[in-house]
Amino acid sequence: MNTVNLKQLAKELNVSVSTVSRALRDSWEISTPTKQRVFELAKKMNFQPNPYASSLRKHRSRTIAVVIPEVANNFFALAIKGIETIAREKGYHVLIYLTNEDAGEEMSVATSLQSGRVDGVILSLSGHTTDIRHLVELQQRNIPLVFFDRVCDSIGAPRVVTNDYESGFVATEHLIRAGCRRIAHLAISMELSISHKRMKGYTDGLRRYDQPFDDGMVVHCEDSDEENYKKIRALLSSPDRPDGIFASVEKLAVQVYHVCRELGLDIPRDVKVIGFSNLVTASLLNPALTTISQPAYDMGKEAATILFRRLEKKYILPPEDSVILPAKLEVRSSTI
Amino acid sequence: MNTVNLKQLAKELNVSVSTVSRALRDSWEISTPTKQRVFELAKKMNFQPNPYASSLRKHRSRTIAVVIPEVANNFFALAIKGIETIAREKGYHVLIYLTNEDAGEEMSVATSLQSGRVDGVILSLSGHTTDIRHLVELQQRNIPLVFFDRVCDSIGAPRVVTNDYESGFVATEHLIRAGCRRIAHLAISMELSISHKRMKGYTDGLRRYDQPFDDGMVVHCEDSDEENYKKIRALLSSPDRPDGIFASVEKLAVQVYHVCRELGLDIPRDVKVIGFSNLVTASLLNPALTTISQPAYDMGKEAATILFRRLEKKYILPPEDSVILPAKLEVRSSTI
DNA sequence: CTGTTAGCGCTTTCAA
DNA sequence: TTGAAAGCGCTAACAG
Repeated sequence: MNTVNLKQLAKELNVSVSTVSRALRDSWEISTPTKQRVFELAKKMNFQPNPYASSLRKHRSRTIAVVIPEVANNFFALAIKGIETIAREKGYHVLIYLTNEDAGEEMSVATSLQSGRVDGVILSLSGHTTDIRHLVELQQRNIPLVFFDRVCDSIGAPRVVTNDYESGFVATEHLIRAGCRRIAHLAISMELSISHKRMKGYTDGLRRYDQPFDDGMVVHCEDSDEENYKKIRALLSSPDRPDGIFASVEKLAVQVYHVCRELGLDIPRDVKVIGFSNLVTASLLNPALTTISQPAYDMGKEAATILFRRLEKKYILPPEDSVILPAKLEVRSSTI
Repeated sequence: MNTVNLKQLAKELNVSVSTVSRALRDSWEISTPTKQRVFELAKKMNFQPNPYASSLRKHRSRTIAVVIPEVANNFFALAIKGIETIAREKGYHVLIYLTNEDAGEEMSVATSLQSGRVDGVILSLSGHTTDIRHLVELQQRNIPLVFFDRVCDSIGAPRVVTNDYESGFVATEHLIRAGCRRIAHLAISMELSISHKRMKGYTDGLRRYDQPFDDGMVVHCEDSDEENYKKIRALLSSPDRPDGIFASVEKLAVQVYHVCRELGLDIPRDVKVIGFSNLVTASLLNPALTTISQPAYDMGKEAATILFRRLEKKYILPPEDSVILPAKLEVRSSTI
């Protein structure tokens, strides 16, 4: 354990502990020569202040928590990268917690975070969160919360999102214009607002172009990749299979790709596909797969920036405000 | 900030602070009825002990640091997931630091970690680390270090690695048996031991099958994706282009795939490819791309397990020991 | 400009 | 079985 502390530096220099403390924080109350001496010795002894003592005293840990459903997913991985970048810039540390799409785990993480371990939290909801009391509690304990992507509209906290409704609309429009007449929508947990919005964009898109809405064309997917695969396979094996597919998240877009391969369906000749995704994954897929790319990295940066502004009390964004970073429609083939 | 503390509980219950503290830790010194009362009130008031006070007092933070070159990379993302899973099980918290393949950033992270902020560190070296004094310092300050994947052999710390040499050999063998006679090797930073080992597997594989070693067939790649792309493109555009490619990391395997697409080369007809990768990414790629899959998730779990054993002083694995989790050769096409 | 002092909230002797 | 008291290392009044 680290054993160099202020007391030792002070003794060595024949000054008081507080003088050393102040000097190291470059306080204006300390004379330049004293500062010099302190800095030198501190460097020589490789002094690293004990962050926990400081946190205890100041009630600030310069640490934030990032709570996400999963990390083996390019979207969230890039978001973390954005968050970490800003955190480093601002001198903050980042704790990471994975909820594995489990509302219970999310709740226990949030509860433990009430301890004051972190100054703020950046969170993307699990697909099964219905009860948000644990998040309200956090806010009540004065721990600022910022949502990104999978946000919660019924709680006063800043949100960083994509233009989900518009993207859903555009995706649907795109398929219709490409000639599709039976467009399927692959949805995830309807507990999530992003699902609702993307779905609304889909139904409104159909209506706008006078396309009939067919219940059978909406597939509600779950957590199990195997189950989802089966559902998508069934959809595409059916005699009246869709000629267009709108996958509302990356994972499902990838599965569509696999199912088509298995069934020998050509994208986009047999079925046109458009899915939420991001550049990294999209670039690995069949380039005929048109995608809606979310700016994951920038969303992470934005969420962190908003949080740190609150923490540094620069100014407080009204909690009702949300920042919308638009997703981009990326067309990779002239046939769709 | 959290304002429920031991003192308040104590006052409310008319017992001393130490009694409450002991009761909450379920000490045998406290009577059952007292414990009962304490537990009840603690739950009712939603008491969360201040972790920093505890850390300060106990010189243990129940926090570890994970230091990796990047996260937007399935290998590292899965490793984090493994680490986080074990950490949660053991009641530890996980701080994440990204070095962005920069030796300087790695050093500054390691230096700041000397503060005692964490009880231990799990690290995968940046591609440019040559000076490891900052890591030695950590060890000297009694902060256990565990390497994974990109390890350092010249420092006494446990290592969790893939069977890099054997995999390199097998990959090369595989290509030769598939009929390749001009096999290229795409290497990353030779500062890394994984690079050496995979390369050695390659050269030994060639030798074993009496294939000539050709300098021009070894491409040393760097950090810049653009530069790497150009190099690979040049390699594959040349009149005496290789008929087989061994990509030593996932990123490069993906690039090969893109270059082939651009140049209209068919995998595996025109050029056979084998690359280090993992299941998630591999499944997105051309299924003709045979891969060497590293068990990223298990490597993360293993690294965490080793670290926690040291922290809990269960027993100390001799620092020279390394755990080898073999990569699997995944053949996805009968033609290679 | 510098020193003294009183904690932050918790754990842990030591004493009862 | 419980309580009193010291102290982890740092910061911030307050006093000089």
